[in-house]
Amino acid sequence: MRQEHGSPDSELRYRRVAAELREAIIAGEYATGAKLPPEGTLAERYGVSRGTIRHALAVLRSDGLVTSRRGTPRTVLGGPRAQSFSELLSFTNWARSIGETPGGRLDRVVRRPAEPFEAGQLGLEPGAEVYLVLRLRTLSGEPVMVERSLYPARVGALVAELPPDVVSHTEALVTHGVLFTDADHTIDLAWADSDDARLLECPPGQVLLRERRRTTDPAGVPVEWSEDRYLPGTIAFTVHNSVATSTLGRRHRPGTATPGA
Amino acid sequence: MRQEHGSPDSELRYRRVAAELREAIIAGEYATGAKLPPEGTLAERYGVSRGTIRHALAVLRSDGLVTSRRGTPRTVLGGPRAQSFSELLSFTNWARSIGETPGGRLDRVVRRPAEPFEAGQLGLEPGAEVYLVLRLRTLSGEPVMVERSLYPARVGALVAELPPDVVSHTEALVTHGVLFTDADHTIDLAWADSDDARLLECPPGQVLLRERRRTTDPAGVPVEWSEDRYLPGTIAFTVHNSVATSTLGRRHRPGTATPGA
DNA sequence: AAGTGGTCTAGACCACGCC
DNA sequence: GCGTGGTCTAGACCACTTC
Repeated sequence: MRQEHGSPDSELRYRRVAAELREAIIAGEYATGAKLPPEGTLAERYGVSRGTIRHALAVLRSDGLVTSRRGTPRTVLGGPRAQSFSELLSFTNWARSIGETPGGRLDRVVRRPAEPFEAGQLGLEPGAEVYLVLRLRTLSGEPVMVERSLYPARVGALVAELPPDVVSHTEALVTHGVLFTDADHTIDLAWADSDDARLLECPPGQVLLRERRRTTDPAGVPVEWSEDRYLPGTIAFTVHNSVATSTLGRRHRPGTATPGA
Repeated sequence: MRQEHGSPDSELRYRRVAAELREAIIAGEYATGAKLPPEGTLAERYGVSRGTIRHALAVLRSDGLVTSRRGTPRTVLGGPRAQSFSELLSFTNWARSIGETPGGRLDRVVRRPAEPFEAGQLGLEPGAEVYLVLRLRTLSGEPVMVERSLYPARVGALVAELPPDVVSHTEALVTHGVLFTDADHTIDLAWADSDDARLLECPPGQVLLRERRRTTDPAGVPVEWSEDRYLPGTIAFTVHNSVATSTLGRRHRPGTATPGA
């Protein structure tokens, strides 16, 4: 059998299968806890190879929709169907979702050549022009996080033209056709430099919770690299994973930072 | 050519390849920003098929170690040791996967009634018996993390009977039929108490990176609740996520009804 | 023993980036 | 045009769970 790659609208088979299965699950065709048909049956039903079915099911599994364990049929998982992704990407949306009022104060925008590390993260050549945007983010007026976002010139030019009082840069970029679809996050510690100390109103050297994030569009082209530094006690990161899937979220911790148990 | 599935220790090819590539990157064989050899070349070099190479590279990609974009060679994204949530990894497996030698020193095992909070996390009634296991974890002999694991009696009894020199409690439990399939993680900061300070050989009050984790079996029954505290600079956590393919993948032109089917 | 998902192969064509 | 990674196929065997 020959595959038909040149489909009219170049629809990908595994995506099509994944979408149909997802709709079937959401439509209730497969209830929570129900068993999915075996891969072989699905392959026959959709007229594709088992490999393609597995690719599609990997997508669903990574969305947390179905289980997968050797020896047993896949089962449908209940739970939140919502996109935790937009919340995770945008500080603004996350803040709103927990009932807080997000704010931001633009500190400065710098247009300069990329350093080697930055160029690597953004997939540019060293020395290519990038925009660095430094902002203080607040919850109900209280300083919470310093955000250093680095954009390639193409995207940065859009950001630089935003009015200074725009709260959500991410939302603004989306309306300009910049898509955020994939992100890699790294979480560890950092110590406040002079910018952090000034904006967060804390002593220099104060320990901070750091999240570095590399975001790409659907084609895998980097659109943003950001380093966010949170005051301790203001936030915790949460991750859920089942076998091979993970969903990142944030959790706000109102009040004071209670030292360890 | 025939694959040899029944390898002596049932080592998985794609994991082996992923581990070797990761070591090569960490060893500096491939510097940050360097291009990886094409998949075909790697397949030949490691004596496996291209599919297996792709499987291995998918692991590295989800660990945030390498890029992947059609048309261009994969490049190395430098960075510190990171613990990925792409797979539900125990400390032991993670250490091995980055080419380090994991170690552990059992400090004490306490059998006592669960406090209210603990009972809630483990789905038990307050006062139910639990086992607290306190261990120092090391990488190549260096103190890295203090692990406080809480088990319900059923599981804890198994742990308590393990020889003190067992490195991976998780693996040991799996062989006893205890399955770990789902986990919720919370990451924030904590400060070293006297136990932490003694085991990690750091001053009390030292800031630590804290991961709290609740793990359940396939049926959703809690099997472990753990609080791990890492010395700063020894670890970073990584998460990858992406937009659900159907949510934003297809755009509707204005004026059309919501796509039902 | 039967059936399931997990791994692996050896081919092929396609879309994309770069020269 | 050429090389890259992305997709796809049609087989195969293996490990695990369940009956």
